Amino acid sequence: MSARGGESRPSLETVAERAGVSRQTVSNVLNSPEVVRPETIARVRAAIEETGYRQNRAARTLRTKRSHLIAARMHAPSDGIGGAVLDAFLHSLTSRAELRDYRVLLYTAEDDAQEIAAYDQLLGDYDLDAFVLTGTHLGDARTTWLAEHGAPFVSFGRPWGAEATHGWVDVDGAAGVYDATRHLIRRGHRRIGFIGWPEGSGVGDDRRGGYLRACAEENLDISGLTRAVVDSLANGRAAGAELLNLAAPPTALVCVSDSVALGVWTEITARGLTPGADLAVIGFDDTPTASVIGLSSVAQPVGDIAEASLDLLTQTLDGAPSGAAAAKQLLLPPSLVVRASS
Amino acid sequence: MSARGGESRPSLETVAERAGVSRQTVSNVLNSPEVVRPETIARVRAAIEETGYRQNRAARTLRTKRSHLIAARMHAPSDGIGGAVLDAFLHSLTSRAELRDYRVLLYTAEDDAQEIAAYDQLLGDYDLDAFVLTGTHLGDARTTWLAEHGAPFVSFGRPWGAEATHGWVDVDGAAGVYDATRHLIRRGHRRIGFIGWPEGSGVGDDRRGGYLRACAEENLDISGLTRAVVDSLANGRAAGAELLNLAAPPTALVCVSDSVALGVWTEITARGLTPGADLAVIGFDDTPTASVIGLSSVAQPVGDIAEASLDLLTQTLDGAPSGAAAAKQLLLPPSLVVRASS
DNA sequence: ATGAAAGCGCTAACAC
DNA sequence: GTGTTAGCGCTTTCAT
Repeated sequence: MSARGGESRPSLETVAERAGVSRQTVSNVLNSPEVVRPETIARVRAAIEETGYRQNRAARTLRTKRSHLIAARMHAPSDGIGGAVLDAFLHSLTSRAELRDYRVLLYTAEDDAQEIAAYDQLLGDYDLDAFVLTGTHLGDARTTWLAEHGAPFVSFGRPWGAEATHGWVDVDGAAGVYDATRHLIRRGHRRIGFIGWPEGSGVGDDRRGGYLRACAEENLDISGLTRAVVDSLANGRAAGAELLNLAAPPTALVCVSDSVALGVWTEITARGLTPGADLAVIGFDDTPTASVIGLSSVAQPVGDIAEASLDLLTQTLDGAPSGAAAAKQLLLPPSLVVRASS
Repeated sequence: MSARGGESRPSLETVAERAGVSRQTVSNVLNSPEVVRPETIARVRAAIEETGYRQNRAARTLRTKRSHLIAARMHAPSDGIGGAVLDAFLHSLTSRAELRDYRVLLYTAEDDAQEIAAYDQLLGDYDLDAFVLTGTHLGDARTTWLAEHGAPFVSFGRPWGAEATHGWVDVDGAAGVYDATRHLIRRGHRRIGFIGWPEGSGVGDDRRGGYLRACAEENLDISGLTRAVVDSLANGRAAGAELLNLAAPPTALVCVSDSVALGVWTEITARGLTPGADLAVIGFDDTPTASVIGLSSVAQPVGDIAEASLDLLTQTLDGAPSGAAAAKQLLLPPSLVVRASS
């Protein structure tokens, strides 16, 4: 009959009465069981079960100043294929946070300034426990703001160029591309090209570094075999066409992203050639599209990134009170997923 | 110096003192300004500004039993391209909810049973205000559960086959495919094929209906020109190949999804043909990939869907106390995005 | 190891 | 129109 649910929800009081203890003992069983006699614990647990008692989050938050809420940004669907990794990361973060009794609250922002405004509101209104940043870049105003305001946070992505004063988790892009290149070398390729992003982006330069190192180790001649384009399928296709048109074209191509690799793929098939057989191609990010069409790609371990981010966060939240205190950094290895294209 | 922020946060009390009114009057200014004298309002507003006062959500929730939180499911990254629409919807939902002073809380689930368990927890622990369901299907246990528990909710998607007892918003897939087909007819095509999903899925049958209607109106002969496949790029490609191999192949193809359309696209380019010039193709969902490669596609108005969902929700939340009372249904028209492929 | 008292910050109900 | 009283459900002292 009542608007919500039917029976009214039991409170701590109800459970306490039923178990024949004080309200406080019930709270202790929930929050510091080690301080209660095992026998009492059992009795209280039974009473909780029988009454169907649920803790009220709002009351708890009001008292403890901890909301058990983590904020993450929902990115606008990007033009390219790129958003897929962030979506996968967000999914992992959500499901793993649930296991630790944390929840993910979403916010949106179109630029850093808006994002900082969102932090301010979230922190002020909702007592948010922590923030997870994505897409860090050089001179990131967000990290500075959060640090100044003493808000705990981690970033998925290194603070490129800046000193690492906060906790972050990132993927070793160089290692991923290095592995991809070595894989091609092992398959007998000697003329291996690379299509990257224009210099200046931390992520892009990092990945290119892995390619250069692998080639240098084997003394491969890569002159004329590298290109740099702004990330997009069209640009990738154009760069791929250029390389294919060379007098001595490469036999294999490592790409900085799946967008670029898919562009190359498009060009190859448009010429009636077969990726893998006629020209090996490897992308980066292991997007759904890559898996569907059989494009080899370097996969970021999103699950591990999410887990590590939460480790850092809870470590800060439950440990040292000051956010900067427990700053730690973590570089995770990606893994090459070999498919028909290589 | 302090762990969090620096100065301690002002409470209602502080503002009240500063404005020379009671605590309650400040609350009234915030929640029912129409009941306070304009002059007082101004004074209180000024005091709020000066003190930098922020409402505490937890206290408010504790008192009002309203969290201003809406739950939405974060979907696992799908194998195909399909997740893109839901991601875009979630983004719209988040940004538009913010404007109404609501926030989106994420949860994950792998099936309906898990999702119901999540509802139970969310409702019990967090006083969630409402739920937004996606991907409704025949005999959906989730809507039943929510209705039984008196939890307000809307679904993006019709309750296929069942009676509409709850609020929902959906896209008129039939109209979208009808438009796409008419567009092709207007361009002079007479042999228009369709690749859909196997019969039995509400969404798929709905879309096919639009194609059939458009063709019937023009008395087009479509015998042998339709296929039904489980959604995937590979299946789409295979079906496309079959149709292209016909003695009298179609000159245009409408596809039930972008996944299928991209499969057809792959087959066309692999044959050295050009989508649009040699065979017109239209997909459904207007995914990022479609926009990048120039595939015409039927776009779902995710922003409008999000807006309408929130309308229905807030109407229920602020209006009738019983969830079922204000049930309303809304069918929104999609729009055809014409690109090079048609 | 357990209980009693106090109060987190806010708003609903009523009195003025 | 504004102030007073009470209490949402919980956890943190502190006493026992």
